[in-house]
Amino acid sequence: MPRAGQRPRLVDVAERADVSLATASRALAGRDGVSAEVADRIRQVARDLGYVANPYARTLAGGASSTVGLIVHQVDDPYFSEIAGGVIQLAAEQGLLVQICQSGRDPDYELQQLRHLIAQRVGIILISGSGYDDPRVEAEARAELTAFQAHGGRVAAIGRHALGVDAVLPDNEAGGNALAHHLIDLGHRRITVAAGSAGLTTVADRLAGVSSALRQRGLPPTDLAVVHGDFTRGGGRAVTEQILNEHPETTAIIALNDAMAMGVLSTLRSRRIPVPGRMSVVGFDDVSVAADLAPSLTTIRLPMTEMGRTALSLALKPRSTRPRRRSTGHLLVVRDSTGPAPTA
Amino acid sequence: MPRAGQRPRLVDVAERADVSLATASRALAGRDGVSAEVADRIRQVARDLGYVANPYARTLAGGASSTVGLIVHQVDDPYFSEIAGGVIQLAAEQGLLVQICQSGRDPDYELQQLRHLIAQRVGIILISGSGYDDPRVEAEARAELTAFQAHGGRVAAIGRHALGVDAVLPDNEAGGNALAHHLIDLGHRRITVAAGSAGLTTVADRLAGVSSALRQRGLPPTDLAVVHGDFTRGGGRAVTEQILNEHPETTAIIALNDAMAMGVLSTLRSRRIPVPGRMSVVGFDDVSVAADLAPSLTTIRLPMTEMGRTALSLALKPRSTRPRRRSTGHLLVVRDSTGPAPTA
DNA sequence: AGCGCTTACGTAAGCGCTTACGTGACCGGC
DNA sequence: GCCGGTCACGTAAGCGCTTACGTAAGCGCT
Repeated sequence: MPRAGQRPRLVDVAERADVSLATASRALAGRDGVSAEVADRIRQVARDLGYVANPYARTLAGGASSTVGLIVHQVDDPYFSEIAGGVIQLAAEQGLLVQICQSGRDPDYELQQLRHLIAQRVGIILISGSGYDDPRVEAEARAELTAFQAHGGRVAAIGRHALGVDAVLPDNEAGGNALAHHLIDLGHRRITVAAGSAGLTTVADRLAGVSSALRQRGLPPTDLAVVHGDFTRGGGRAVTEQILNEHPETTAIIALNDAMAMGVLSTLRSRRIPVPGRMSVVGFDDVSVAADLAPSLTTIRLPMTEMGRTALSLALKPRSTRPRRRSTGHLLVVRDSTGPAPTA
Repeated sequence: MPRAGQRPRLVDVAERADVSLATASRALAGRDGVSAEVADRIRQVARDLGYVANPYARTLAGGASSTVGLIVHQVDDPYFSEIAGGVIQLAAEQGLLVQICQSGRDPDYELQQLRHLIAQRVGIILISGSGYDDPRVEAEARAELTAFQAHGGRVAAIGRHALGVDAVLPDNEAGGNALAHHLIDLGHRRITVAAGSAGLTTVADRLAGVSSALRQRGLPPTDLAVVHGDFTRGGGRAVTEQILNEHPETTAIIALNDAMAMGVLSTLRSRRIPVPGRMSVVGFDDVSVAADLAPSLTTIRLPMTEMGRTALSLALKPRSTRPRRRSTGHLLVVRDSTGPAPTA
């Protein structure tokens, strides 16, 4: 008999269906060893009572935790929030709940968050955060994750490899390559890359793609300059100042993500430097505002929502042996921020 | 003795500190009834062992759940992601974890998410989602929340009242009022409001502020037109088409949130209508990209991160009797999207 | 000295679930 | 007709905590 004003428990269902606790549990879990007839009755009663299993009890008793932990740099960065959107979508479809953490781009803090999630016994962890510049931190994270997996935890990374876990990765190199080719086609010869922090595999890969494009076109490496900042709008602004000072011959800036590109555009606008008349700008990611900027941003489109979904589905499927990788498509989207190189 | 390869349990701590389970639990919970000396020893052992309480066991045994559920429309909408950022920040400081859900602007689905969170026994629920156009859905949500609170659940709403729970609210009416005054000052007389769906208290309040500004200035209500859409960029685009067709005399558009304003700007740009030369545009919220749009957007700044933090802190503090309200500041930020009304 | 009160701790009963194991009914095969 | 093997279900032992209650020691008081 359900206690007044309390949520029904499994015993309540069992009693009303006139079976034992064990049978009720089995029936609702869809395990076999219960006749179809009895199972139906139990499910019916559960529905009537509005029974929902207590996840804390369930997890304690050995069932798998039904929550997935997601670590991102910053939720209000569109790149991460679109990925998070995908994760949350699929999680909702699967009846999972998503615990979200921000690392604020601090590798140490990210490691701490990771430990916290593991300590909290979430079942699945998705990481879409920083590289760990510090090899010590990187190694610790790796060790933590290995142990976690050894105890049945599921992990996947988004947009980064090098952690020894399943990962979904855009083809960063091809994307960088496509951007560079686009600019070279437009006649640009002095290209400067506004890169994120050097520790990110993402940065290294996108950069490699850019460099190889120059090589493929037989251009001297001196045509390319690289300035490091961080992957934020503020970073983009700072880097732009630096570029204008140190590489005044630049006619095109490749920002390695859209956030930086926005910072670049904003600084160029306040300096009254025409885009793309005097300077072309490209980004990477195609966050949804990219099309609404002025000028609208030429960039590489990444299926971010899809990436989030894929990462979760990867973590959901039991992993066989070595880490798997899933790559995603990408697409050069040409908009108004790029144009022919100014004729000298 | 901790089992090999397993996380330490409370018994492990208790044994090593040579006390009983109960004492260890009390000491770590900071409850009294433990001598300072013993408590210190226990805390020391816990630290040495890297002990972290199992949250499932703790919650099951009657401790409060340490997770807060957050319902938003869409995580990749900057308004919501900035609020979420604030919630997550404070939650992290308090050692709480945040479960995030998207309702996708569907009241029925939002109600379902709400039920799901309650069934999952989260301790705290923060709602930053839709109004419930349908009175039935609204009533059900209200009932659900009342019952939840009766069992010790904590709830707060962000940006909406009418649910019978604590709420943090910007002064929407004053904000709408300020926007309208700004435009009237610039000489605009034919103003059209691009409103969100009529069911939102936010929409009603902001709209009321606009109307009252006209009244305060002695302008006829016919100077104001209102077109309803939804609070998205796409909604802003659609509404703009409608405005250009049905209210061609309009010289200024008040979008009731920034997302719509972005849609408005984008449509005006593709129609080659100069902003602010031929049409002034204002938004509401001041999401972080608002400053980077072209033209940069005149809007009302809301402390979204702060709103998220405040909502959580409100839910954290035990509620006395009737629902509390916390209002937040707001600020008219004048940028480049507004200018003098074109002279006829 | 005897009383009651407080303090500091231990004992043990759950919280609501999962699951290893036990048991009786029923089956076919010899 | 007896035996081993399924099948369908029940019994009960936890999972790792919190907490009501019990208890022994120590205190001040009359």
